[in-house]
Amino acid sequence: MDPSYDPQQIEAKWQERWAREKLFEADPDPARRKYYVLEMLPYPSGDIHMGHVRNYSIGDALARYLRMLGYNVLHPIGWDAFGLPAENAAIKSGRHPSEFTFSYIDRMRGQLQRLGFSYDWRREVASCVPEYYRWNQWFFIKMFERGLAYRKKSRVNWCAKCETVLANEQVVNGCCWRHEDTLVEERELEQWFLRITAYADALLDDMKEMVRWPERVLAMQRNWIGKSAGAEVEFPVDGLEESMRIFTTRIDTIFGCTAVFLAPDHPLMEKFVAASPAPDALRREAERIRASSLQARLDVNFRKEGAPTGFTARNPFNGESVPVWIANFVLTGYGTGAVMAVPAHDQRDFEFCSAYGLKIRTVIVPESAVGAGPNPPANGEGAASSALTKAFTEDGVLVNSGPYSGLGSAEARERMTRDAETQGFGKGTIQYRLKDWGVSRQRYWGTPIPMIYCSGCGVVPVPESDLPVVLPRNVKLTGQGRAALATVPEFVAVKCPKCGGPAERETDTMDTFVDSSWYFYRYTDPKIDTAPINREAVKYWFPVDQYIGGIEHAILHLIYMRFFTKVMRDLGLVEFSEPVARLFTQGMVIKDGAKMSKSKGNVVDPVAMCARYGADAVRLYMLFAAPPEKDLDWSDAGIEGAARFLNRVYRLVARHAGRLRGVSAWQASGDAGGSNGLSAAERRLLRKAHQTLRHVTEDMEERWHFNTDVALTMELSNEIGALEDAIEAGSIRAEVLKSALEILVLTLAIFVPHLSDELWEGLGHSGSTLRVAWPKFDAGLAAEEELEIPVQVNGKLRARIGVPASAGEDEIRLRALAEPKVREHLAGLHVVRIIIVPQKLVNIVAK
RNA sequence: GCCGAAGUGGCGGAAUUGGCAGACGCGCUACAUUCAGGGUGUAGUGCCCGUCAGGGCGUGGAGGUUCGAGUCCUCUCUUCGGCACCA
Repeated sequence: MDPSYDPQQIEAKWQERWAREKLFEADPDPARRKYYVLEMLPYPSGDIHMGHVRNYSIGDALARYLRMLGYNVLHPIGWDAFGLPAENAAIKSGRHPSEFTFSYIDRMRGQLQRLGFSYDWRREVASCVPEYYRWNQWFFIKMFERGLAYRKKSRVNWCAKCETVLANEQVVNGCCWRHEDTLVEERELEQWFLRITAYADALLDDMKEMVRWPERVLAMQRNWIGKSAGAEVEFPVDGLEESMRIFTTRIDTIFGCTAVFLAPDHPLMEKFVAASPAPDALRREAERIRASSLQARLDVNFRKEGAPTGFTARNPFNGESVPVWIANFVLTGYGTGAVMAVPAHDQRDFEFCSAYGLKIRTVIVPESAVGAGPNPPANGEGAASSALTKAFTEDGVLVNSGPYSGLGSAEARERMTRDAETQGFGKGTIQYRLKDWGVSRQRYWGTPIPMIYCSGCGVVPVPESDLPVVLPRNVKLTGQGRAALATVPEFVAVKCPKCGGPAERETDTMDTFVDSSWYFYRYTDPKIDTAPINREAVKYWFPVDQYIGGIEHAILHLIYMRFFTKVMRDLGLVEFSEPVARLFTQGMVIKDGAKMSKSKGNVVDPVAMCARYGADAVRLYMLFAAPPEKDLDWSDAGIEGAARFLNRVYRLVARHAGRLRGVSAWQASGDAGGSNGLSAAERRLLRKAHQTLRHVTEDMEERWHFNTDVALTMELSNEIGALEDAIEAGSIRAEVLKSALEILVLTLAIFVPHLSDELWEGLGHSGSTLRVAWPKFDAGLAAEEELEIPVQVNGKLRARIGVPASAGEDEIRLRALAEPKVREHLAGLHVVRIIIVPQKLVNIVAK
């Protein structure tokens, strides 16, 4: 072996051999256990960044470990290749987005290969080719046929920088997810929606199956879906042939309702304006409050504002007429856009009613208050209300509530909902925060929505046989005005598939999150052209056993992909409801306290790091610097340390390799434990080796604390180094040394594959470590033979005694009590109790 | 406000079921290597007192359970993430 470590040369050599031997290719084999390791596919932005490297280093360690364990491992990668950055670059430069995209893909593929990730490159998928996106169109049409894709005019989120519509999931703090400084505007547009709300309950219920997903992701999704059970109640408007439905989760408080609040753009407002004695004033008020409510969404210290409509509505439970107000905190899009105001028991209502001098009536008291002290005034108003400083929002016991007084909140909700249903003025309902997924984008670089508008036949889907609707190439991209595709007459003009008459194509494209909602199915047979997926291949490889990616997709991609799988199940394409058995979300790579980004100028280029330290060092550092789920703070000194360690390992093996090439590694002989004939130094060496192996093996199964795995390999390497004298002196035989070195190399193989393969070869083997079975640790060899047991007196450490691991309690007790330090601290006391934890510690309790 | 995660040396972090707090690495200090620098090697490195021996303190804070608590319980503070006048 070369005496010095040259990562560039070694890595190039092994990458070439891995490719030549097709080492990472996997095909279905019913005779073998399969494992599908999936990492989130990158957007081809030009260069991979450290976040990718971290993500893929984790996945690669797992994929390599499982292959060595004998699994048939599917480990693919692809490109989320449609999207705005390429289109924007194209607008600036006048070149076509595909030029950027494909050249970036080539470049980034080379970078991933430079890092030596073990992907099956035959399965590479790019979402921007017609062979892929035609199936987006196919899914869209299938959904349209089932009423899951529909078109409606609605107020949508519009980003002026993106010049397109955003899904609710893409709005962050009122701003665009890509432009954190750009407020999202509202626009009224005809848009295509996917009916994800039809699966709201399934998305919640099926979480029961997702026991190996991180709780925080499930919590975020639960939050996002926002299911709440309540009731709708009809309030007739006095003097008009109209009524309004309110939604409440607290029907038990309805006797405390002293007003009704309407969203400023509630449909009923037009009727009110028409019937109002002062229509113009009312319209102006509504408009003013609507404007303030839009502002308010972005303002933390937003003030509640409203105005009376001049109308009253009747509470069907007690027949009482209460004023109807417009209020700026009531949302049109949630519930019915109207709420009953119960100021005594809802903090928002309390603030509003206090500000405008509306009545406040207590109808719920804490259980503890029942019978204790005077009851609230019969009508609950006056004194009680003026004493209130905030709403009592908890459950309790009903008072001032007619026939329901005395009931507990929970029971009252049930009874009152039932009574409302029987009497026909209300019903129990469930509301979701989740909205249907708006997928229309007024942009060019995406999947054309396969729909045709015919003046005679209406909206007609493109026939399946005409798919794909190919994205035309000759488009002048300006980023201005309406959808770019609308400027291509030969694209727009089409014959109606139904009547043959002149018709027009839809010119919007799909949200790119559609592309990534099912790409991981496509990997199982990326070339199939008769269907989106190959059912047989999917049956073999699915579910994804392990998905790894960033937490930032918790409620975007990770909810869409679940939705798509359920649709695919209902289309008969797959037989399961959840695609991913286990999810792992890795932390971000940050530097100087901030996420790496070009604008902050704190980006560390992985390719430059590979050139300087080698891919193995970069990957090792990514795994060693922090546990994988936590954020990792990049440190230049840290990667130096990783590189130094690899150097030490290289020199360690190289120093002995020549002598060990022809030697076969020491094997435990038949007897249990098999340590017969080993010297003390040999036992010590093998113990450390097998302890390391045990730790890494157990850790890879569940815990994934790669940082501690790497630490153990460092300890093993240090231990071998420390035994150099014993090796020189011959008290460690070559066979035993070889065994320890092999364990070191094979353990490292899942983290630093190039170096490990080189060292493996140096030790006299041919071929990659990936073809070697993961070694089994020997529990007997790993067991300590002599233990150093701490002895405490009254919980304070006073001495340590060295005893054989096999020592019994009696022996340990005698040894502990004989210890001079212990006797010193026991002087003048009498021993009350001695606690002996075998193999662990002794605690002497004395007074 | 609701939900979730997390607080341990100068730094990243270890401590899997309650049992030696600080593994491993970085940084730092000293020494060595005929040593320009870098590299490499050896030793040391939680804090305080002490020349040593040794002693005391110590896992955000306050209580508690226990022979024994970073770990369990109660309260509390702080930080980060998600949702948010969602009725």
